[in-house]
Amino acid sequence: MTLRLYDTASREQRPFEPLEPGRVGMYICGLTTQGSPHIGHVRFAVAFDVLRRWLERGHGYQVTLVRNVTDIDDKILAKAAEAGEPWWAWSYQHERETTRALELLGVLPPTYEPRATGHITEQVELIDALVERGHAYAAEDGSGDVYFDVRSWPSYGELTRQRLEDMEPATDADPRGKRDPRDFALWKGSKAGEPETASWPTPYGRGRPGWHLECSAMARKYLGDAFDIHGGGVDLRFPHHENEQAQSRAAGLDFAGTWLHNAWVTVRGSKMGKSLGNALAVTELTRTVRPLVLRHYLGAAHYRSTIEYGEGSLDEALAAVERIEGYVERLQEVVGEPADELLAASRALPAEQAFPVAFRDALDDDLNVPGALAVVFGVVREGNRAMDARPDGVDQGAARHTLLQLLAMLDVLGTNPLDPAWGGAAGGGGRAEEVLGALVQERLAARAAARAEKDFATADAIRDQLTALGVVIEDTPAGARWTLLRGTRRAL
RNA sequence: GGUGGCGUGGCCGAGAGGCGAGGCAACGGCCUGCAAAGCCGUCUACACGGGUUCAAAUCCCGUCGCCACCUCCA
Repeated sequence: MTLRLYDTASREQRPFEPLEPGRVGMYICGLTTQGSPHIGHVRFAVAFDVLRRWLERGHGYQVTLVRNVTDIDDKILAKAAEAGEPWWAWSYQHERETTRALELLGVLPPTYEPRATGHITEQVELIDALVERGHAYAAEDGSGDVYFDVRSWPSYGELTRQRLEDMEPATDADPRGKRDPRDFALWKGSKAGEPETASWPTPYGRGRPGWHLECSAMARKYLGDAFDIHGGGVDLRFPHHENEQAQSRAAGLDFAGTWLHNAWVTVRGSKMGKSLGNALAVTELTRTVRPLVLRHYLGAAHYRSTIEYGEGSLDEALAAVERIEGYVERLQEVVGEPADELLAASRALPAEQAFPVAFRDALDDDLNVPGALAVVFGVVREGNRAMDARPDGVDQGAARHTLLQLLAMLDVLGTNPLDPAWGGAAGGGGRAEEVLGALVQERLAARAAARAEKDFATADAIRDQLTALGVVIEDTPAGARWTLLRGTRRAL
Protein backbone atom coordinates (compact mmCIF):
# COMPACT_ATOMS: atom_id res chain seq x y z
CA MET A 1 0.00 0.00 0.00
CA THR A 2 1.21 3.49 -0.68
CA LEU A 3 1.49 6.18 1.90
CA ARG A 4 -1.41 8.59 1.91
CA LEU A 5 -1.05 12.03 3.45
CA TYR A 6 -3.55 14.74 4.17
CA ASP A 7 -2.51 17.80 2.21
CA THR A 8 -3.66 21.03 3.80
CA ALA A 9 -3.59 22.84 0.47
CA SER A 10 -6.03 20.51 -1.29
CA ARG A 11 -7.79 19.50 1.94
CA GLU A 12 -7.74 15.85 1.01
CA GLN A 13 -5.75 12.72 1.53
CA ARG A 14 -3.55 11.98 -1.44
CA PRO A 15 -1.18 9.17 -2.30
CA PHE A 16 2.32 10.38 -1.64
CA GLU A 17 4.61 10.31 -4.65
CA PRO A 18 8.05 11.84 -4.27
CA LEU A 19 9.22 14.07 -7.08
CA GLU A 20 12.34 11.97 -7.40
CA PRO A 21 11.87 8.22 -6.96
CA GLY A 22 13.30 6.98 -3.70
CA ARG A 23 14.09 10.40 -2.30
CA VAL A 24 12.05 12.76 -0.18
CA GLY A 25 12.77 16.41 0.47
CA MET A 26 11.09 17.70 3.57
CA TYR A 27 11.11 21.16 5.11
CA ILE A 28 9.81 21.81 8.60
CA CYS A 29 9.16 25.09 10.35
CA GLY A 30 8.93 25.30 14.02
CA LEU A 31 12.04 25.68 16.02
CA THR A 32 11.55 28.71 18.20
CA THR A 33 14.42 30.67 19.60
CA GLN A 34 12.34 33.28 21.33
CA GLY A 35 12.25 31.39 24.58
CA SER A 36 12.40 28.02 26.29
CA PRO A 37 10.38 25.34 24.55
CA HIS A 38 7.21 24.01 26.16
CA ILE A 39 5.63 20.69 25.27
CA GLY A 40 3.38 22.34 22.72
CA HIS A 41 6.38 23.72 20.87
CA VAL A 42 7.99 20.33 20.48
CA ARG A 43 4.94 18.45 19.30
CA PHE A 44 5.64 19.29 15.66
CA ALA A 45 9.08 17.77 15.98
CA VAL A 46 7.74 14.54 17.43
CA ALA A 47 4.98 14.31 14.81
CA PHE A 48 7.29 14.87 11.87
CA ASP A 49 9.93 12.65 13.42
CA VAL A 50 7.47 9.77 13.16
CA LEU A 51 6.77 10.68 9.54
CA ARG A 52 10.48 10.85 8.80
CA ARG A 53 11.10 7.48 10.45
CA TRP A 54 8.22 5.89 8.58
CA LEU A 55 9.38 7.30 5.24
CA GLU A 56 12.84 5.90 5.87
CA ARG A 57 12.12 2.66 7.66
CA GLY A 58 8.74 1.74 6.27
CA HIS A 59 9.18 2.88 2.70
CA GLY A 60 12.92 2.95 2.25
CA TYR A 61 13.06 6.55 1.12
CA GLN A 62 16.19 8.58 1.51
CA VAL A 63 14.95 11.62 3.37
CA THR A 64 16.55 15.02 3.34
CA LEU A 65 15.06 16.83 6.28
CA VAL A 66 15.65 20.54 6.58
CA ARG A 67 14.47 22.19 9.76
CA ASN A 68 14.97 25.91 9.83
CA VAL A 69 15.96 28.16 12.64
CA THR A 70 14.52 31.62 12.32
CA ASP A 71 17.03 33.20 14.60
CA ILE A 72 16.00 36.80 14.12
CA ASP A 73 12.60 38.46 14.23
CA ASP A 74 10.77 41.26 16.00
CA LYS A 75 10.03 39.23 19.06
CA ILE A 76 13.57 38.00 19.55
CA LEU A 77 14.87 41.56 19.31
CA ALA A 78 12.25 42.75 21.77
CA LYS A 79 12.76 39.98 24.29
CA ALA A 80 16.52 40.18 24.17
CA ALA A 81 16.40 43.95 24.66
CA GLU A 82 14.11 43.45 27.61
CA ALA A 83 16.52 40.95 29.10
CA GLY A 84 19.44 43.25 28.44
CA GLU A 85 21.20 40.71 26.27
CA PRO A 86 22.42 40.80 22.68
CA TRP A 87 19.72 39.34 20.43
CA TRP A 88 22.13 36.79 18.98
CA ALA A 89 23.06 35.51 22.42
CA TRP A 90 19.40 35.26 23.40
CA SER A 91 18.53 33.49 20.18
CA TYR A 92 21.40 31.05 20.29
CA GLN A 93 20.78 30.18 23.93
CA HIS A 94 17.21 29.17 23.14
CA GLU A 95 18.20 27.39 19.99
CA ARG A 96 20.51 25.19 22.03
CA GLU A 97 17.87 24.70 24.66
CA THR A 98 15.35 23.57 22.08
CA THR A 99 17.84 21.27 20.42
CA ARG A 100 18.55 19.69 23.78
CA ALA A 101 14.84 19.25 24.45
CA LEU A 102 14.34 17.53 21.11
CA GLU A 103 17.33 15.25 21.67
CA LEU A 104 15.95 14.39 25.06
CA LEU A 105 12.71 13.31 23.39
CA GLY A 106 14.54 11.10 20.94
CA VAL A 107 13.81 13.27 17.91
CA LEU A 108 16.32 12.38 15.21
CA PRO A 109 18.46 15.29 14.06
CA PRO A 110 17.54 16.88 10.74
CA THR A 111 19.83 16.54 7.77
CA TYR A 112 20.54 20.23 8.07
CA GLU A 113 19.41 23.08 10.22
CA PRO A 114 19.97 26.38 8.43
CA ARG A 115 19.68 29.74 10.18
CA ALA A 116 17.95 32.76 8.69
CA THR A 117 20.87 35.04 9.48
CA GLY A 118 23.22 32.77 7.60
CA HIS A 119 21.25 33.08 4.39
CA ILE A 120 20.98 36.79 3.77
CA THR A 121 22.37 36.65 0.25
CA GLU A 122 19.96 33.90 -0.75
CA GLN A 123 17.10 36.04 0.53
CA VAL A 124 18.32 39.08 -1.37
CA GLU A 125 18.44 36.97 -4.51
CA LEU A 126 14.84 36.05 -4.00
CA ILE A 127 13.85 39.67 -3.41
CA ASP A 128 15.66 40.64 -6.61
CA ALA A 129 13.72 38.05 -8.54
CA LEU A 130 10.43 39.23 -7.09
CA VAL A 131 11.16 42.88 -7.78
CA GLU A 132 12.18 42.03 -11.32
CA ARG A 133 8.95 40.17 -11.90
CA GLY A 134 6.88 42.97 -10.49
CA HIS A 135 5.76 41.20 -7.32
CA ALA A 136 7.79 43.21 -4.83
CA TYR A 137 8.76 46.82 -4.35
CA ALA A 138 10.91 48.96 -2.11
CA ALA A 139 8.83 51.04 0.27
CA GLU A 140 8.02 54.47 -1.04
CA ASP A 141 8.65 56.11 2.31
CA GLY A 142 12.37 55.41 2.21
CA SER A 143 12.23 53.14 5.24
CA GLY A 144 14.27 50.49 3.52
CA ASP A 145 11.44 47.97 3.79
CA VAL A 146 10.69 45.78 0.81
CA TYR A 147 7.17 44.46 0.46
CA PHE A 148 5.51 41.66 -1.39
CA ASP A 149 2.77 43.07 -3.58
CA VAL A 150 -0.18 40.82 -2.83
CA ARG A 151 -2.41 42.31 -5.51
CA SER A 152 0.16 41.42 -8.15
CA TRP A 153 -0.28 37.76 -7.31
CA PRO A 154 -3.83 36.62 -8.08
CA SER A 155 -3.55 33.31 -6.30
CA TYR A 156 -2.57 34.94 -3.02
CA GLY A 157 -4.63 33.24 -0.33
CA GLU A 158 -4.89 29.92 -2.17
CA LEU A 159 -3.25 27.87 0.55
CA THR A 160 -5.72 28.92 3.23
CA ARG A 161 -8.65 29.67 0.94
CA GLN A 162 -8.95 33.25 1.86
CA ARG A 163 -9.89 36.12 -0.35
CA LEU A 164 -7.86 39.26 -0.20
CA GLU A 165 -10.84 41.46 0.55
CA ASP A 166 -11.63 39.40 3.66
CA MET A 167 -8.19 39.79 5.12
CA GLU A 168 -7.13 42.13 7.80
CA PRO A 169 -4.17 44.40 7.11
CA ALA A 170 -0.68 43.20 7.92
CA THR A 171 0.82 44.93 10.90
CA ASP A 172 4.36 43.66 10.79
CA ALA A 173 5.66 46.80 9.20
CA ASP A 174 4.89 50.45 8.93
CA PRO A 175 1.80 50.67 6.70
CA ARG A 176 2.82 54.05 5.32
CA GLY A 177 5.24 52.58 2.84
CA LYS A 178 2.80 49.98 1.53
CA ARG A 179 0.76 49.97 -1.62
CA ASP A 180 -1.78 47.76 0.03
CA PRO A 181 -2.20 47.30 3.78
CA ARG A 182 -2.08 43.51 3.31
CA ASP A 183 1.33 43.57 1.67
CA PHE A 184 3.86 41.85 3.87
CA ALA A 185 7.50 42.65 4.48
CA LEU A 186 10.14 40.63 2.68
CA TRP A 187 12.86 42.78 4.09
CA LYS A 188 12.81 45.20 6.98
CA GLY A 189 14.90 48.33 6.82
CA SER A 190 17.00 49.04 9.86
CA LYS A 191 15.23 51.35 12.30
CA ALA A 192 16.67 53.78 14.77
CA GLY A 193 17.28 52.14 18.10
CA GLU A 194 17.75 48.68 16.65
CA PRO A 195 21.08 47.03 17.33
CA GLU A 196 23.78 47.48 14.72
CA THR A 197 24.31 43.72 14.69
CA ALA A 198 20.72 43.15 13.59
CA SER A 199 21.21 44.50 10.09
CA TRP A 200 22.97 43.50 6.90
CA PRO A 201 23.87 45.54 3.84
CA THR A 202 21.75 44.98 0.72
CA PRO A 203 20.96 46.89 -2.46
CA TYR A 204 17.79 48.00 -0.65
CA GLY A 205 19.72 49.39 2.28
CA ARG A 206 20.72 47.99 5.63
CA GLY A 207 18.12 45.80 7.20
CA ARG A 208 17.08 42.34 8.28
CA PRO A 209 14.88 39.54 6.94
CA GLY A 210 11.14 39.85 7.21
CA TRP A 211 9.54 36.77 8.64
CA HIS A 212 8.67 34.21 5.87
CA LEU A 213 11.34 35.02 3.33
CA GLU A 214 14.06 32.98 5.05
CA CYS A 215 12.06 29.77 4.66
CA SER A 216 11.51 30.27 0.95
CA ALA A 217 15.18 31.00 0.45
CA MET A 218 16.50 28.14 2.55
CA ALA A 219 14.06 25.54 1.25
CA ARG A 220 15.12 26.48 -2.26
CA LYS A 221 18.81 26.31 -1.45
CA TYR A 222 18.78 22.90 0.20
CA LEU A 223 15.77 21.15 -1.32
CA GLY A 224 15.48 22.76 -4.71
CA ASP A 225 12.88 24.84 -6.53
CA ALA A 226 10.34 22.10 -5.97
CA PHE A 227 10.29 19.70 -3.05
CA ASP A 228 7.97 17.13 -1.53
CA ILE A 229 6.76 18.02 1.93
CA HIS A 230 6.47 21.18 3.94
CA GLY A 231 5.33 20.88 7.52
CA GLY A 232 4.62 22.95 10.59
CA GLY A 233 2.01 23.80 13.18
CA VAL A 234 -1.53 24.77 12.12
CA ASP A 235 -1.04 28.34 13.18
CA LEU A 236 1.66 28.70 10.57
CA ARG A 237 -0.76 28.14 7.71
CA PHE A 238 -1.51 31.81 7.70
CA PRO A 239 0.28 34.06 7.32
CA HIS A 240 3.60 32.23 7.35
CA HIS A 241 3.04 29.41 4.92
CA GLU A 242 0.65 31.36 2.73
CA ASN A 243 3.30 34.03 2.33
CA GLU A 244 6.08 31.54 1.76
CA GLN A 245 4.16 29.92 -1.03
CA ALA A 246 3.16 33.22 -2.57
CA GLN A 247 6.68 34.63 -2.66
CA SER A 248 8.24 31.40 -3.88
CA ARG A 249 5.74 30.80 -6.62
CA ALA A 250 5.73 34.44 -7.65
CA ALA A 251 9.48 34.08 -8.01
CA GLY A 252 8.87 31.20 -10.39
CA LEU A 253 9.51 28.29 -8.05
CA ASP A 254 7.12 25.36 -7.67
CA PHE A 255 7.79 25.07 -3.96
CA ALA A 256 6.11 22.46 -1.72
CA GLY A 257 4.09 19.60 -3.16
CA THR A 258 2.33 18.60 0.04
CA TRP A 259 1.53 20.71 3.09
CA LEU A 260 1.27 19.05 6.46
CA HIS A 261 0.11 20.75 9.63
CA ASN A 262 0.05 19.42 13.15
CA ALA A 263 -2.46 20.41 15.83
CA TRP A 264 -2.01 21.78 19.32
CA VAL A 265 -1.44 20.70 22.80
CA THR A 266 -4.21 22.35 24.79
CA VAL A 267 -4.79 22.87 28.46
CA ARG A 268 -8.40 23.12 29.51
CA GLY A 269 -9.40 23.60 25.92
CA SER A 270 -7.02 26.42 25.13
CA LYS A 271 -3.84 26.50 23.12
CA MET A 272 -0.80 26.20 25.30
CA GLY A 273 1.19 29.36 25.46
CA LYS A 274 3.39 31.32 27.73
CA SER A 275 1.09 34.31 27.73
CA LEU A 276 -1.74 32.13 28.99
CA GLY A 277 0.38 30.86 31.82
CA ASN A 278 -0.38 27.24 30.98
CA ALA A 279 2.87 26.35 29.28
CA LEU A 280 4.86 23.38 30.50
CA ALA A 281 8.55 23.67 29.76
CA VAL A 282 10.08 20.46 28.47
CA THR A 283 13.14 20.61 30.66
CA GLU A 284 10.98 21.34 33.68
CA LEU A 285 8.72 18.34 33.05
CA THR A 286 11.54 15.92 32.36
CA ARG A 287 12.90 16.47 35.84
CA THR A 288 10.11 14.25 37.08
CA VAL A 289 8.91 12.52 33.91
CA ARG A 290 10.95 10.10 31.89
CA PRO A 291 11.57 11.56 28.44
CA LEU A 292 10.33 8.31 26.90
CA VAL A 293 7.00 8.78 28.66
CA LEU A 294 6.70 12.36 27.48
CA ARG A 295 7.59 11.28 23.97
CA HIS A 296 4.90 8.61 24.07
CA TYR A 297 2.38 11.11 25.31
CA LEU A 298 3.16 13.67 22.61
CA GLY A 299 3.23 11.13 19.83
CA ALA A 300 0.35 8.85 20.76
CA ALA A 301 -2.49 10.89 19.27
CA HIS A 302 -2.97 11.54 15.58
CA TYR A 303 -0.84 14.51 14.53
CA ARG A 304 -3.83 16.47 13.26
CA SER A 305 -5.80 16.03 16.47
CA THR A 306 -5.56 18.41 19.34
CA ILE A 307 -4.25 16.73 22.46
CA GLU A 308 -5.65 17.83 25.73
CA TYR A 309 -3.13 17.94 28.53
CA GLY A 310 -4.59 17.32 31.92
CA GLU A 311 -3.88 16.08 35.37
CA GLY A 312 -2.91 12.44 35.02
CA SER A 313 -2.12 12.57 31.30
CA LEU A 314 1.47 11.64 31.93
CA ASP A 315 0.57 8.97 34.47
CA GLU A 316 -1.56 7.34 31.78
CA ALA A 317 1.30 7.60 29.35
CA LEU A 318 3.58 6.00 31.93
CA ALA A 319 1.18 3.10 32.43
CA ALA A 320 1.05 2.51 28.69
CA VAL A 321 4.84 2.69 28.34
CA GLU A 322 5.38 0.33 31.26
CA ARG A 323 2.94 -2.13 29.81
CA ILE A 324 5.01 -2.26 26.65
CA GLU A 325 8.31 -2.31 28.53
CA GLY A 326 7.11 -5.11 30.76
CA TYR A 327 6.40 -7.27 27.76
CA VAL A 328 9.70 -6.37 26.09
CA GLU A 329 11.53 -7.39 29.27
CA ARG A 330 9.59 -10.61 29.44
CA LEU A 331 10.53 -11.45 25.87
CA GLN A 332 14.13 -10.48 26.44
CA GLU A 333 14.34 -12.97 29.29
CA VAL A 334 13.08 -15.71 27.03
CA VAL A 335 15.35 -14.79 24.16
CA GLY A 336 18.39 -14.12 26.33
CA GLU A 337 20.22 -11.84 23.94
CA PRO A 338 21.86 -8.49 24.75
CA ALA A 339 19.77 -5.44 24.03
CA ASP A 340 22.17 -3.96 21.48
CA GLU A 341 22.19 -7.17 19.46
CA LEU A 342 18.42 -7.36 19.48
CA LEU A 343 18.22 -3.76 18.41
CA ALA A 344 20.63 -4.33 15.55
CA ALA A 345 18.79 -7.46 14.45
CA SER A 346 15.48 -5.64 14.54
CA ARG A 347 16.82 -2.76 12.50
CA ALA A 348 18.27 -5.17 9.96
CA LEU A 349 14.87 -6.71 9.22
CA PRO A 350 13.43 -5.78 5.83
CA ALA A 351 10.31 -3.65 6.19
CA GLU A 352 8.02 -6.43 4.93
CA GLN A 353 9.16 -8.65 7.79
CA ALA A 354 9.44 -5.97 10.41
CA PHE A 355 5.92 -4.58 10.25
CA PRO A 356 2.61 -6.41 10.50
CA VAL A 357 0.21 -5.47 7.73
CA ALA A 358 -2.20 -3.75 10.12
CA PHE A 359 0.63 -1.59 11.42
CA ARG A 360 1.70 -0.64 7.92
CA ASP A 361 -1.85 0.13 6.88
CA ALA A 362 -2.36 2.35 9.89
CA LEU A 363 0.74 4.45 9.30
CA ASP A 364 0.15 4.59 5.56
CA ASP A 365 -3.25 6.04 6.34
CA ASP A 366 -2.06 9.58 6.98
CA LEU A 367 0.19 8.43 9.80
CA ASN A 368 -2.48 6.91 12.00
CA VAL A 369 -0.33 6.41 15.07
CA PRO A 370 -3.25 5.49 17.38
CA GLY A 371 -4.11 2.69 14.97
CA ALA A 372 -0.48 1.58 14.88
CA LEU A 373 -0.35 1.64 18.67
CA ALA A 374 -3.44 -0.54 18.81
CA VAL A 375 -1.46 -3.09 16.79
CA VAL A 376 1.42 -2.83 19.25
CA PHE A 377 -0.87 -3.39 22.21
CA GLY A 378 -2.51 -6.27 20.41
CA VAL A 379 0.90 -7.92 20.09
CA VAL A 380 1.55 -7.29 23.78
CA ARG A 381 -1.73 -8.84 24.90
CA GLU A 382 -1.46 -11.87 22.62
CA GLY A 383 2.14 -12.42 23.64
CA ASN A 384 1.47 -12.16 27.35
CA ARG A 385 -1.41 -14.57 27.01
CA ALA A 386 0.75 -17.06 25.15
CA MET A 387 3.43 -16.87 27.81
CA ASP A 388 0.92 -17.22 30.62
CA ALA A 389 -0.43 -20.32 28.91
CA ARG A 390 2.97 -22.00 28.54
CA PRO A 391 5.30 -20.36 31.05
CA ASP A 392 8.05 -22.96 30.75
CA GLY A 393 7.90 -23.82 27.12
CA VAL A 394 7.75 -20.73 24.98
CA ASP A 395 9.19 -21.18 21.54
CA GLN A 396 12.39 -19.14 21.50
CA GLY A 397 12.47 -18.52 17.79
CA ALA A 398 8.90 -17.26 17.75
CA ALA A 399 9.52 -15.08 20.78
CA ARG A 400 12.57 -13.59 19.13
CA HIS A 401 10.69 -12.79 15.95
CA THR A 402 7.90 -11.17 17.93
CA LEU A 403 10.40 -9.11 19.87
CA LEU A 404 12.23 -7.94 16.76
CA GLN A 405 8.94 -6.91 15.17
CA LEU A 406 7.83 -5.14 18.30
CA LEU A 407 11.10 -3.24 18.53
CA ALA A 408 10.85 -2.28 14.87
CA MET A 409 7.38 -0.87 15.39
CA LEU A 410 8.42 1.02 18.48
CA ASP A 411 11.45 2.33 16.62
CA VAL A 412 9.20 3.95 14.04
CA LEU A 413 7.11 5.55 16.74
CA GLY A 414 10.28 6.71 18.44
CA THR A 415 9.44 4.96 21.69
CA ASN A 416 11.67 1.89 21.56
CA PRO A 417 12.67 1.31 25.19
CA LEU A 418 15.90 -0.39 24.10
CA ASP A 419 17.02 2.61 22.09
CA PRO A 420 20.23 4.03 23.56
CA ALA A 421 18.58 7.45 23.24
CA TRP A 422 16.88 6.79 26.55
CA GLY A 423 20.11 6.37 28.43
CA GLY A 424 20.53 2.65 27.96
CA ALA A 425 18.60 1.66 31.06
CA ALA A 426 17.95 -1.81 29.76
CA GLY A 427 20.90 -4.08 30.41
CA GLY A 428 23.27 -1.16 30.19
CA GLY A 429 26.54 -1.42 32.04
CA GLY A 430 28.06 1.15 34.29
CA ARG A 431 30.04 0.51 37.42
CA ALA A 432 27.38 1.93 39.75
CA GLU A 433 24.72 -0.28 38.26
CA GLU A 434 26.94 -3.32 38.69
CA VAL A 435 27.42 -2.58 42.36
CA LEU A 436 23.75 -1.84 42.85
CA GLY A 437 22.84 -5.09 41.11
CA ALA A 438 25.10 -7.09 43.39
CA LEU A 439 23.64 -5.46 46.49
CA VAL A 440 20.07 -5.99 45.39
CA GLN A 441 20.81 -9.60 44.52
CA GLU A 442 22.14 -10.10 48.02
CA ARG A 443 18.90 -8.76 49.52
CA LEU A 444 16.83 -10.85 47.14
CA ALA A 445 18.73 -13.95 48.16
CA ALA A 446 17.97 -13.20 51.80
CA ARG A 447 14.32 -12.70 50.92
CA ALA A 448 14.23 -15.97 48.97
CA ALA A 449 15.70 -17.79 51.95
CA ALA A 450 13.11 -16.29 54.28
CA ARG A 451 10.32 -17.23 51.90
CA ALA A 452 11.63 -20.77 51.71
CA GLU A 453 11.28 -20.98 55.46
CA LYS A 454 7.83 -19.37 55.24
CA ASP A 455 9.11 -16.45 57.25
CA PHE A 456 6.94 -14.01 55.30
CA ALA A 457 7.35 -11.20 57.81
CA THR A 458 11.07 -11.03 57.08
CA ALA A 459 10.53 -11.54 53.34
CA ASP A 460 8.00 -8.73 53.13
CA ALA A 461 10.17 -6.43 55.24
CA ILE A 462 12.98 -6.83 52.71
CA ARG A 463 10.60 -6.17 49.84
CA ASP A 464 9.17 -3.10 51.57
CA GLN A 465 12.64 -1.79 52.21
CA LEU A 466 13.63 -2.18 48.58
CA THR A 467 10.34 -0.67 47.41
CA ALA A 468 10.92 2.34 49.62
CA LEU A 469 14.27 2.82 47.90
CA GLY A 470 12.64 2.66 44.49
CA VAL A 471 13.52 -0.92 43.64
CA VAL A 472 10.42 -2.73 42.39
CA ILE A 473 10.22 -6.47 43.03
CA GLU A 474 8.20 -8.85 40.91
CA ASP A 475 8.17 -12.58 41.58
CA THR A 476 8.28 -14.82 38.56
CA PRO A 477 8.46 -18.62 38.28
CA ALA A 478 12.17 -18.18 37.59
CA GLY A 479 12.75 -16.05 40.67
CA ALA A 480 12.43 -12.42 41.63
CA ARG A 481 12.93 -9.72 39.02
CA TRP A 482 13.87 -6.23 40.05
CA THR A 483 13.68 -2.93 38.29
CA LEU A 484 14.42 0.61 39.28
CA LEU A 485 11.32 2.72 39.61
CA ARG A 486 11.54 5.32 36.88
CA GLY A 487 8.11 6.76 37.38
CA THR A 488 6.59 9.94 36.06
CA ARG A 489 6.69 11.38 39.53
CA ARG A 490 9.64 11.09 41.83
CA ALA A 491 9.03 8.06 43.93
CA LEU A 492 10.41 9.50 47.10
C1' G B 1 -17.16 39.35 9.27
C1' G B 2 -13.76 35.57 6.56
C1' U B 3 -11.18 30.67 6.85
C1' G B 4 -10.25 25.91 9.09
C1' G B 5 -11.47 22.40 12.80
C1' C B 6 -13.83 19.92 17.01
C1' G B 7 -18.04 17.60 20.23
C1' U B 8 -17.16 9.44 20.88
C1' G B 9 -18.14 5.42 27.27
C1' G B 10 -15.64 7.63 34.19
C1' C B 11 -10.97 9.79 31.51
C1' C B 12 -7.63 9.86 27.14
C1' G B 13 -8.22 8.69 22.19
C1' A B 14 -9.00 6.00 16.90
C1' G B 15 -12.72 5.09 13.30
C1' A B 16 -16.03 7.61 8.98
C1' G B 17 -22.52 3.74 6.09
C1' G B 18 -23.30 -2.81 8.43
C1' C B 19 -18.36 -6.31 11.71
C1' G B 20 -17.54 -3.83 20.11
C1' A B 21 -9.80 0.16 17.76
C1' G B 22 -6.60 0.79 21.65
C1' G B 23 -4.82 2.79 26.34
C1' C B 24 -5.91 4.46 31.42
C1' A B 25 -9.17 4.06 35.64
C1' A B 26 -12.96 1.20 38.33
C1' C B 27 -15.20 -3.42 39.72
C1' G B 28 -15.31 -9.01 39.74
C1' G B 29 -12.36 -13.37 38.86
C1' C B 30 -7.70 -16.46 37.76
C1' C B 31 -2.58 -16.62 39.32
C1' U B 32 0.35 -15.39 44.09
C1' G B 33 2.02 -17.11 51.06
C1' C B 34 0.57 -11.81 50.38
C1' A B 35 1.78 -8.52 46.59
C1' A B 36 3.45 -6.83 41.79
C1' A B 37 3.12 -8.05 36.79
C1' G B 38 0.12 -10.76 33.50
C1' C B 39 -4.51 -13.03 31.88
C1' C B 40 -10.10 -13.42 31.69
C1' G B 41 -14.66 -10.82 32.40
C1' U B 42 -17.94 -6.35 33.38
C1' C B 43 -18.96 -1.02 32.28
C1' U B 44 -22.16 -1.71 24.70
C1' A B 45 -20.33 5.27 23.71
C1' C B 46 -20.62 8.70 19.51
C1' A B 47 -23.62 17.02 21.47
C1' C B 48 -29.03 17.77 20.16
C1' G B 49 -33.31 17.67 16.52
C1' G B 50 -34.92 16.19 11.87
C1' G B 51 -33.97 13.59 7.17
C1' U B 52 -31.76 9.88 3.44
C1' U B 53 -31.03 4.41 3.71
C1' C B 54 -32.79 -2.37 4.44
C1' A B 55 -28.88 -0.25 7.80
C1' A B 56 -26.19 6.26 10.32
C1' A B 57 -21.30 7.66 15.38
C1' U B 58 -20.21 7.85 10.00
C1' C B 59 -24.08 10.92 4.61
C1' C B 60 -27.64 15.46 4.24
C1' C B 61 -30.28 19.75 6.64
C1' G B 62 -30.83 22.50 11.00
C1' U B 63 -29.64 23.77 16.23
C1' C B 64 -26.42 24.23 20.39
C1' G B 65 -21.56 24.31 22.53
C1' C B 66 -16.15 24.68 22.02
C1' C B 67 -11.38 25.84 19.67
C1' A B 68 -7.83 27.85 16.20
C1' C B 69 -6.10 31.34 12.33
C1' C B 70 -7.04 36.30 9.86
C1' U B 71 0.29 39.20 9.59
C1' C B 72 4.17 37.49 17.12
C1' C B 73 2.61 32.09 17.28
C1' A B 74 4.43 24.60 17.22
